[in-house]
Amino acid sequence: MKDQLQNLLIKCIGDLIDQGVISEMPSKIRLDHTKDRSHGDYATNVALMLAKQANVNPKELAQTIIKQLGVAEFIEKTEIAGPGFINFFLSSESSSSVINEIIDSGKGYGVSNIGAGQSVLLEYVSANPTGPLHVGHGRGAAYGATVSNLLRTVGFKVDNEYYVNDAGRQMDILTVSIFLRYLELSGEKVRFPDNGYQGSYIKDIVGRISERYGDTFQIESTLVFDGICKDGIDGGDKESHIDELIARSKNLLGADFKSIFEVGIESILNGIKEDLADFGVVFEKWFSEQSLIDSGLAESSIDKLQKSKHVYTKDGALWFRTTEYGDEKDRVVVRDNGIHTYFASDIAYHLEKFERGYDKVINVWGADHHGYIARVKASIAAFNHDPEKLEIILVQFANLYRGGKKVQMSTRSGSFVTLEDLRNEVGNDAARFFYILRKSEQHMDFDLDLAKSKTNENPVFYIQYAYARISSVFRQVQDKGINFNHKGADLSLLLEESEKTILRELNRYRGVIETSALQYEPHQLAYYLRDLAAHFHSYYNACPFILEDQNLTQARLSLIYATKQVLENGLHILGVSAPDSM
RNA sequence: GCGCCCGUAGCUCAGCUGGAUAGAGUGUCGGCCUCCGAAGCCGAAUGUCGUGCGUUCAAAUCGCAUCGGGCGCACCA
Repeated sequence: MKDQLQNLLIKCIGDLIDQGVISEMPSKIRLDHTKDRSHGDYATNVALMLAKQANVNPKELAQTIIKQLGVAEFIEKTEIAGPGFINFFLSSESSSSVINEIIDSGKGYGVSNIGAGQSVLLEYVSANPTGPLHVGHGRGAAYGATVSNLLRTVGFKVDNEYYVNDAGRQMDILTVSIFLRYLELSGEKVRFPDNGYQGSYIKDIVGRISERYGDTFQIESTLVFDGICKDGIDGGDKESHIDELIARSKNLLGADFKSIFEVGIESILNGIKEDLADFGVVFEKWFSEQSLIDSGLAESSIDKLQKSKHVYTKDGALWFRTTEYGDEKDRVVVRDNGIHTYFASDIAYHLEKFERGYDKVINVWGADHHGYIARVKASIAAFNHDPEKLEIILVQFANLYRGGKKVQMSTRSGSFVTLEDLRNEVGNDAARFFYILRKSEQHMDFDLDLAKSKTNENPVFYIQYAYARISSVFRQVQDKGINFNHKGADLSLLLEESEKTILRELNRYRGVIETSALQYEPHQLAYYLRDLAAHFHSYYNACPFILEDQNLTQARLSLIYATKQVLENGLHILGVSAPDSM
């Protein structure tokens, strides 16, 4: 409907240009759903925009435009309002026709082909596999999964990808942490390093190792600790301490070091996968950082940079001239000790991503990574790819509050609330919904006490309740033996204010899906559903649906059936269930 | 010091590709179940849209400045 009106408007302005009333097409014609129903269904500001170049006052121009527009069967009337807006009132027939469209399309209502099958690589979460996901990761997971659903709904082909940082020093630290706990649990005296991973999940991993390998790795702990420099708390340097422990452990364990590591990473990764799957977040691809090194891609991409003279040596390290592409300083790719930096892997990873030939590459990152954008884009540009094609969405942190106090989270110290805990406390639906309710740039305060103790206040229940209520009405319909069929319904009987309001909302749905998807803003959909539910609840209290008057009954049932369908489709995109009863 | 994000009702936040009287939830106060689910509805009160200047017919929305909060500025990942 909006498209028709928009086309009509564009044609009209074209005509006026031909007539010399105005000189050029405005860059953007705005035709919006009105906020206030007294302003009609749609409003445009073209007259205001063009008044200057036409050199007449806006209201006069609006008059001219309306005259030129002529009559269309779907418009009941037009009005000039305020400083020169043109308001369009749709005929009741055209606005209620959405009911049949919705019911006939069912679960497919809202699906479109705006994306035209373009392929999208969407990377998100990508939390380091050093422990279970915590509530901070949950936000990225819920956000990414919902954006993915939205993009698919509007016709993009989306691959969800998780980048697994399974290489580098942190993996060594993880392995040593497991090893030391293993020794400890087999009775050895261990002074656990400050910098080790202290979470209880490490002990679970030790359990698996014992199952698989028994006590084959057991050695006297003095062999591990003798001669190692002091830890941080003991007045030494915690970084050197753990590095020496890593070197010693590798030495003592030989190939067994890798065995321990493999059990650890597998266990953690499986945990993460299950956790996400339970949360309704499914990744098609798990991309391993180690695979970049094993395949030689990390090495070869640096070679390429060397050939194209984008790198140079300084202070024994290899530097990438990212400043050539607008970064504030050059970045080290290979350290003076010959070890690749994390950035080196990322260069290879993004090169690899681009070479897979996606139309769009999107990264969802935590806000703490924003300083990283320039260098990654630089690396893309250095390989002669278009850095603009990489879209980076920064998701701000979720701060946790408990008892009115901010909860400090650290994987290392083990002092965090896991995503699993949260899901168990508040349920998947509430968690999914709550996470995307704030736009990604907004810092989020996640009040655990509120989420746990007052779950009924969560807006997700309000929406689900609307859905359940409608389901309940249709159970009644069935019990009473009423034969509901929207096809025969006389929708012109829907004359109540609350009915017109719901019709307006239903007409908005497709537009909401479109903007939510294209702007990567799931919260817009969440707010829409909240509004739709509110209008339904209001209607529910104002009007009975099952009445003596069969025609009115059919019309009203059609309206709420369509509402139910839109609620269902919208909730589905958000990854939230739509229960028939609660 | 530099960069990014945020500053809107008591609290948590929408609105921000400029548009018509600034909106929700929650909290406070007062009503509504012999009637399709009261996890609901109806009504009331509440605002220097951080501040200042500018652009514009029109600014919460755009620009500049400034104040406040968060985060980032590694040969860590």
